[in-house]
Amino acid sequence: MKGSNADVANLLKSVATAITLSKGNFFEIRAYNSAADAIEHSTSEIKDLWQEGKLGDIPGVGKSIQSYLEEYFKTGKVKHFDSLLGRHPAVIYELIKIPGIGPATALDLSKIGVKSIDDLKEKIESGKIIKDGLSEKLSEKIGRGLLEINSRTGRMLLPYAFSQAEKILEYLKKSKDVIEASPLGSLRRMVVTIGDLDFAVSSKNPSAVVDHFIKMPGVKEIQGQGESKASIVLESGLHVDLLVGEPDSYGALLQHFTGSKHHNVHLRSIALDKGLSLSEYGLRKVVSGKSLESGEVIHCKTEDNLYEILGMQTPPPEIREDTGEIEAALIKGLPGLVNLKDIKGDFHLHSNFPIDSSHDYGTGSPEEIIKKGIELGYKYVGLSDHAPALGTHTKEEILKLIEKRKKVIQELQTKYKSIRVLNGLEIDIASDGSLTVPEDSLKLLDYTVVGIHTGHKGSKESITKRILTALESPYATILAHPTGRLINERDSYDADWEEIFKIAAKNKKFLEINSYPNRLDLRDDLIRMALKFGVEFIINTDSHSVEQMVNMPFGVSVARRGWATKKDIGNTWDWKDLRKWFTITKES
DNA sequence: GCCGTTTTCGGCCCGACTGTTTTCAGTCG
Repeated sequence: MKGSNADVANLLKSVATAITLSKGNFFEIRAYNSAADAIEHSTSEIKDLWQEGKLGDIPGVGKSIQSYLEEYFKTGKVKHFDSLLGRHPAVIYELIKIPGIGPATALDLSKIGVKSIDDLKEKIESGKIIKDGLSEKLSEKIGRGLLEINSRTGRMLLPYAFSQAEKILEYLKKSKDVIEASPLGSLRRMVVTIGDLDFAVSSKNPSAVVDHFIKMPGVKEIQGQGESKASIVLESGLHVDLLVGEPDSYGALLQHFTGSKHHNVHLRSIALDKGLSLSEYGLRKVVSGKSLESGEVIHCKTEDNLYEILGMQTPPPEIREDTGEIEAALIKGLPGLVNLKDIKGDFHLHSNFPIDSSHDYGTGSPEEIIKKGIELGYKYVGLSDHAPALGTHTKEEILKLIEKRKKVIQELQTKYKSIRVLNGLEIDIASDGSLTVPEDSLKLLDYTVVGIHTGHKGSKESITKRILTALESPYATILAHPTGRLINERDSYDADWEEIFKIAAKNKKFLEINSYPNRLDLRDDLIRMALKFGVEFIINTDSHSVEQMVNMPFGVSVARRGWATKKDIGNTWDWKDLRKWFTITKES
């Protein structure tokens, strides 16, 4: 899709390829590839960042690439890029999308007459490509690459990746040669979507572990296999990488494979400044710019060892994106991020209480939700069913429904004294910014979760005004899923976030960090920006079944990626502090 | 092209695996 992260990353990779083939500056090529990589793996849509004027926040995207991307988003093309790309056959930029094919191989293929990916496929299947001069082995390798792009599923949601990783971890640990095993990469950094699954293992016998790994049930293809690493593709299309190292240097291995790439590159330059060369084996002393092959290696058993030798704190994996964490760690100024165990409750929970047939109900009863809250160790839970719509009910009917529901909740509160049960509703923000529940009904509630559920494509001005108006209501408590994005489905709204954050902080309105797997909204980069305005958050699960209440860790990880600390998150507070923000609540 | 409390000029991360041109270039993470 034009303008998507994948599309922009492809464009920049093509430019890097064009410069490579024109024998351009090596570092310029690297800069384009590096920017492409950061964009491909960004947690937010690049188009959103452009609209919000935040392109420069992406590591590796400097002034030049920013202005080219401006041009790309405004006009759909970049003149400078077109002239670079035009120097080589267009098919090259298609071919480099195939794993295993880089600029050099793509150029070779174009020279022997390959016209398109389909053409390549046909020539490989018929064996014609070998007659044209390609080696048999390379032909096979490219054939495997072609199979891979067909089965490639795109990036998966974090919780799904988690469940898959668990199964693989279980299998890995069956080998007696596996001492420790950890899922790493973007999974450990808790990125909202995951491309591949990465695992590190410590072992005294790496090749035995590699052997065990490639024999995992459901392996469709072995893409690479060496002494200490291997890559496989499962029947499901899932791509899994393994890296094995000695127990003595497991810390260095964890660090290396956790990334991100930009964090690692920056870290290695910090190491070099200290006369040390950093790799997955540990740190090595460097003499006059050249590393000593047989020189002394400082093994790092843990990540803490490694970062300590570099004179810094260990940044939590979630913030290793080279967006300032290294600088902060060097001056021992990392924030103490919020933890799952700090969470004392959940305020966005849908029950099966029959209140409005125009929305989907939750599947659990209010009582089951309360019991689950107690099981999770919560001090408070808020029930927030969708409000009855004014169109389908009269004002009087709505009032009756809400009175009836209030009574049910009060009875349950009497029954379950160990947890505070709050009576809330999730309410639509109408197109004029008003809340779609009449005032006499609102007065019966303890709090509200207000959000936009229709008209996502409104203009920046109209969406901003709509949200700002809602934030002025004395009955609004929490702004639900603030950007409205659905990962892989729908982009964020275009809105003036600075203005929204300013007013949310001023009016003491919580912004939600929604833990629902395809929402994870507010996004991490906007959380970090909102914190500068003094905004406070509530992390909710938006559960539509009791089982979904365990999704809280994903919201917490988004908060951590946004550098939020415990005090920034309302539902880590004691009720006596929190209730001051629940302005509708009259009782103590 | 990116980046900066040792630099706005002058540096720029590290290693494994693959295939082949048996000492190295290409590709990848």
